[in-house]
Amino acid sequence: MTSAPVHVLLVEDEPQMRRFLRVALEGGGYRYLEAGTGQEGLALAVQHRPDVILLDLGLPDMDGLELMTRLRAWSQTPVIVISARGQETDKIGALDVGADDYLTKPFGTGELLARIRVALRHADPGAAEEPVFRLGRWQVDLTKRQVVVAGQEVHLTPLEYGLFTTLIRHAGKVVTQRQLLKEVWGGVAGAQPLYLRVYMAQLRHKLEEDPSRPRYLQTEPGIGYRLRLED
Amino acid sequence: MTSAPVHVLLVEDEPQMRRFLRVALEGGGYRYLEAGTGQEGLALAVQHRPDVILLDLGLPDMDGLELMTRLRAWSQTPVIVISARGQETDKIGALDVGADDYLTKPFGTGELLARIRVALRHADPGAAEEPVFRLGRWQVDLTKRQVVVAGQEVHLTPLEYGLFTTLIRHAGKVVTQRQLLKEVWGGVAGAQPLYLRVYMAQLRHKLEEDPSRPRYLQTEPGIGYRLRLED
DNA sequence: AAGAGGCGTTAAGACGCCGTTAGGATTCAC
DNA sequence: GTGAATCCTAACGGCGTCTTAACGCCTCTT
Repeated sequence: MTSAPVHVLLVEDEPQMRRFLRVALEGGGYRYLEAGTGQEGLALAVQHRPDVILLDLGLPDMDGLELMTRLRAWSQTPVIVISARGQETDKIGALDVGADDYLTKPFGTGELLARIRVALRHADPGAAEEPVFRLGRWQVDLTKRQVVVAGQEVHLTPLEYGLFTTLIRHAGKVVTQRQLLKEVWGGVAGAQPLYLRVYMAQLRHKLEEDPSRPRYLQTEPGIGYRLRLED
Repeated sequence: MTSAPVHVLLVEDEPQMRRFLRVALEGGGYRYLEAGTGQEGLALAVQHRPDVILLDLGLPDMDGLELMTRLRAWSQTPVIVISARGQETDKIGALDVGADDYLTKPFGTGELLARIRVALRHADPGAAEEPVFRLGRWQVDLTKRQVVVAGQEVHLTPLEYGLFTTLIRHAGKVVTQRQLLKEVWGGVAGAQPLYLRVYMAQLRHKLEEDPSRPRYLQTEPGIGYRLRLED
């Protein structure tokens, strides 16, 4: 059983702390990403879908709690807060807006790594499912980022793939247009429902047998789209 | 929406600490159980299936880590360790044998309650079944936005679905016309009682066995409509 | 018994949303 | 600097959905 590398995103502005954690995390066998601002952190979370996020509350451009709220609007990725502020009200506030753990500086790398393991264990039920999604002639390997249709590999652009996997993650359920735009485009300002129509059309052409009569990629008029499961 | 009371099991030998936590937990709205030894703790966990377990590592009859191991052999109940030992190796050991959090004494009640809420949040996705509404031949999955009649999926337009789910939300009770127009049409100016007649007719055609003699979607003349529950 | 008001039914027109296509802008690699 | 891939944007035709009107039935009133 080989598992895909685990990605950790660090959102922290102090260079000293970043260096310290980079060493600790890479030493622990994790792939490492870093952001110095809240904006950058949100962008990287959208692009790379890390498995865990380490978040310093004291950011230059955005309140940590606001970042938590905006992240939780579309993502359930575990967040471990790292803060110099040890006040109880800070902890309660962060935990109640969706943080999964709260670590007060200074802390040891061993404890941090142990708490990351706990966070991954919690997220596991979602990830422990087969990393391969099968439906009809489709076969999607979410770790390899590979899509196979009727035995033939099909190339998807980043946005197409993002749209597709978002529907897969909510398989069977209707996903509203607003939610799709949020999860795929990451809350970018100019995101319009028009984008969805264009990329859904492209997806159907690449994946559906009869693109004009989609079997799985269905429209819910006025609401959004759904990946239909049963036949 | 009323939810079942949440049970918390405390495994702790110091009477003083027990008194302190009893007040904190009952004040927080939790049902409270306590055990003074590891043996008793395991027994109570089996009998009462608490939703969260608070575990002091320093027990008289059993090492805390051993208790963790024996508990995890059959139960995934969230465990928050409470300990006077703040050594990093203690924390790592406890977290790695299955604890979900580690709190070092002394701590505030607010933080404890917040961390209990986090633990409950983690346990939730597994326990949260899909909210499916069943009545006669009907089966409505409110998360999937899917309506099934006699095993056959039926497509509803946004207004039809809105009207139907509004009646479901007030199942059994009469919903006035004014209230329906408000909840479904969202305070649009031109909303008329005529709309209700049209869409109720469409709903009955799509859902009722004999649309001219509705069994569930009943009219309350002069008042509004009601979704009848009993047969 | 006749009238009035409320309700169910149907159909047709208006409207908005969706699918589709294509061209230009942008980014990235070489 | 050039090329390819990808993304954004606009335009248009078609179709589903919503709105609206007309008519018949029923019930209650007087």
